[in-house]
Amino acid sequence: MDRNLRRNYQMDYRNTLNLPETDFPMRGNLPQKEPEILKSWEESQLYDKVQKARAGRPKFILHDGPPYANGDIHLGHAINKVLKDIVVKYKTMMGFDAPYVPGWDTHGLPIEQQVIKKLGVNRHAVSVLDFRKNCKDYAEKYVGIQREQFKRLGVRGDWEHPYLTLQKEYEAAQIGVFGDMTHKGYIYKGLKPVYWCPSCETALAEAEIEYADKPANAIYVKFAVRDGLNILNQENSFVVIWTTTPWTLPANLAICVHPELRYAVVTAQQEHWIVAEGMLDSLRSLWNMELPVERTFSGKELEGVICKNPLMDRDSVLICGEHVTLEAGTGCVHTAPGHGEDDFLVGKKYGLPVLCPVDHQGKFTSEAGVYVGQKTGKANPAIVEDLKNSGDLVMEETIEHSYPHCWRCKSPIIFRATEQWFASIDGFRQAALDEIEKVHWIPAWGKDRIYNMIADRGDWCISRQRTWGVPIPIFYCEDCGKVLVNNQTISFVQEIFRQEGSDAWFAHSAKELLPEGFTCDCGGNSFRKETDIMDVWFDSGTSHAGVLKQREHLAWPADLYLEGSDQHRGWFNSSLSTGVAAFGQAPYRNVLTHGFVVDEQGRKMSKSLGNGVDPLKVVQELGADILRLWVSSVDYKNDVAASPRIMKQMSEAYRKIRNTLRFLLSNLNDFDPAKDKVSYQDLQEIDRWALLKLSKVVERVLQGYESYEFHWVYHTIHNFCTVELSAIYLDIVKDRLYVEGKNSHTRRSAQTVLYEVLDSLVRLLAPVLSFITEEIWRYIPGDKTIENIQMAEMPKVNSEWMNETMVDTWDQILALRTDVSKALEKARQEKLINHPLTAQVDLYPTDEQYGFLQKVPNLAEIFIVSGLTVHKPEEERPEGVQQAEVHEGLGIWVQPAKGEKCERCWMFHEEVGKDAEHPTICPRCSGVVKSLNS
RNA sequence: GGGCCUGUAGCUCAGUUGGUUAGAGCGCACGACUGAUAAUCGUGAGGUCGAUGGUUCGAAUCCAUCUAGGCCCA
Repeated sequence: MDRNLRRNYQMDYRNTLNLPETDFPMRGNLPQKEPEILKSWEESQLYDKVQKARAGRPKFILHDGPPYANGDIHLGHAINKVLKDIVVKYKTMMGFDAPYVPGWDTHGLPIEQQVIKKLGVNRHAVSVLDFRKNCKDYAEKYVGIQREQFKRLGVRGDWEHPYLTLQKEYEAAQIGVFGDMTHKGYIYKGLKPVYWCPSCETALAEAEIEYADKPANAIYVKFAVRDGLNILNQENSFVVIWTTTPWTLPANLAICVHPELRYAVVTAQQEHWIVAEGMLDSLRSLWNMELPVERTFSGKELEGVICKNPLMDRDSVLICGEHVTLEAGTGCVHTAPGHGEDDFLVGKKYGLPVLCPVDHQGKFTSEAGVYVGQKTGKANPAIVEDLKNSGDLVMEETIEHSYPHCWRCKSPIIFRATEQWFASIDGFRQAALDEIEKVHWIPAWGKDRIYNMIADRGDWCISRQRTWGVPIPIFYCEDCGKVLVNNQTISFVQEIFRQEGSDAWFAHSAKELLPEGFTCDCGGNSFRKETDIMDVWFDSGTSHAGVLKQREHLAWPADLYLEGSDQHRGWFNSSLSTGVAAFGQAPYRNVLTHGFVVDEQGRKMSKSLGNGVDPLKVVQELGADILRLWVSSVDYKNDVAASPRIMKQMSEAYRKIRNTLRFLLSNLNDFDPAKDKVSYQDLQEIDRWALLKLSKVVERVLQGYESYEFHWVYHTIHNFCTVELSAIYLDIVKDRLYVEGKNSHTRRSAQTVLYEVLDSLVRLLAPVLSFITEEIWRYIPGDKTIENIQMAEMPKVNSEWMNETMVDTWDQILALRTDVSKALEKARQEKLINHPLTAQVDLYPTDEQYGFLQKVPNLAEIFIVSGLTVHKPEEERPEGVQQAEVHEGLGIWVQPAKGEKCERCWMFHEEVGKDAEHPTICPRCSGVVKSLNS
């Protein structure tokens, strides 16, 4: 035949096929497309629409843990918000009313520091209220920035009405919780050592400390044993301590030893000195003494021995502490609970008072006896001199060590116990522990983690000597000094805060903040306000009261808190404490935690390693759906790895999913489910198999969502797209879709499956791939009453499709397909064939295999070959038959297909050329073509 | 140093109560197609299951120690 003529025929026949067609683009172009979709959501007020659609349904409350309003979001924020979004969208699609109110933590030191940096030297020129206004502006600016960044990730929420810890109604609720706790007697005033700058006369936060090398006189001091408890019963026994801050000795109340270390009594200067055995070698050379060992004890045995403070007429008791080390000194640690963190904690355990004979200017008080009025720094030489004179000084040395300094005035700071407000954990510890048992922790070990924490934790210091926060709503009587706080004062302050916010505390006098005519029991009517503010953990820890209890459409307790695992000590802990203390119950039913983002080597992300992944960049370059797919793909209960390579992998998986969905769409452009759907009974066997596989996917994916195992969702769907759909079903069914008549039953059958698959997959994917599914939803044929997929419902497992009896048969058929495909590959390498349709396959089965093969029709269709013949077991196998790999004993013979290639369906057929009207196509195609013309 | 957790192919994950040659997908290599085409299909090569020791007839799976890493404390 003439070449041109052939081409004409070919072109003509191409037009008689039902080739796939769709406007849905193959490439996502997400960085451009996603903002358009976001805009449409915003304009149509999707959040409100969804909430309206679910009004009256059972609620599912995921309560947002507030990120700190400072800086751009990082990948940790992204993973957290996307996980929350997946949960909320899934629950919505399961029919729940699942509101999501995002929040921000807006008080605290980091913001103060940023503002101070900005104000520079003018910091002291502004009033407290001006300063707070600056802080507020700063926080709100970052709330705005982060809000846009979170929205860009596709997170659906009430972004117009977030909760901020600086909001008036929030602060008022917080005051209420504080009032409840006060009322129950959980709030008390105590002493606690803090960093203190004597020259600035202020407390400093950890972040305000700078370390610098500073020379110090380190001294070894003997403490005479007064009561040896029958252990140290010799006269002239001494415990020797070491300290670099002699001025803290007047405040010494104890000597701490490690319970498990060995301590030695050694002979020195006709006396008996006690030091750690492990320090003896270095002390011998340092002191230039022999120090022969008389006896040894464990630290534990020494517990309770009483010594005398060499400077004061006061006891110093031997206690045990795990913090004692042998890095320096004698292993016997001078302990002054008023001047050190460790000292304070260990002292607390032994019930020691928090003695602090130093005032706010760094001068000794009368409690320091003869040293009264001296500045701590200046007192050092005097103290050393006194010890020398009394013979209690073993040795003096000058060392260089790293010492904390004030960031502002650069002078060395001191540790000084000051009055602080505490929440007594003991008051409700058991109740909190009981509540922990009732909460469902995911993963389960979260329970052990928070349980141990609560069981071991000390009281909660809620005082901060700062400006940017919620004031502690307490008054003092100017006359008798009494602390004033009760239901009456709390409600009054609460109401003022509700109107004016916590600025009111600084804007008004004490008198204005108290009810008209308020008087103290002593008759006094002049009052002073507390100046401390609350720890920011108290702010965010009361969000359940400030948000869940305040907003009508929410509920208390929350169904779910979902944060990084660091929040066991943070927000989960503070929320539990305030919840139990104020309301007697945990504010959450379920707590889900995720791990941290690390690089491919499992190392944490850091600037110095340069291994950080910026979510904003990922979104800009690849799209939010890629980031979301990544979040869904990993097992977030562990730490999760992120890298450019991993993101690229997600892009490729995304493409596969997108193309599969696009292919489904493109073959449904003439399909109207209302008219064209074929009933299950009338489907072909392979169609039913596809629906069985789909049901299994639906089942597995729903299980994944339900148990918060989102990586099941990703892996199940991705595998389904690549294997069952792309490589098997879609490949096989193309012939029917393209070649058969548009309205033919067999084509409509395949389309029915395609439609069901598409419909289910789009719904299943919607919580994860929010953008693409929204886009596709608009392309799916059929009348849709639901405008956005996010308001649609999840598919249900169709029991009719769950035809388990097919499983074994089809596993075998597919294994056979693999065998045939391997044989085809070999023939292809031998240049016998190329495309499978150019092949004819002959099978030479065993008896058993023959029985099975006879039952399967359409094997040629399933293998996508032009001809397939199953021979009887007894038939002789021709030369060139290959042995199947999986099916032992099966012979597979691949030959070039007989006949000629049909120009329309590309299958080889011996009848091609016999029809005079259509000499280049096969009988099947000519039948279809003829029916088109008629 | 303490509490909690993790380590299976280059990557992301499966591996049911310990039981035959440890699986999947991606990526990679090679090939096919050009009617899913900046797509699609096929074949193939990749793992001392973090290390060591133990329990057991048998261990990726149980126990101990070590090691690498993560979160929170100290």
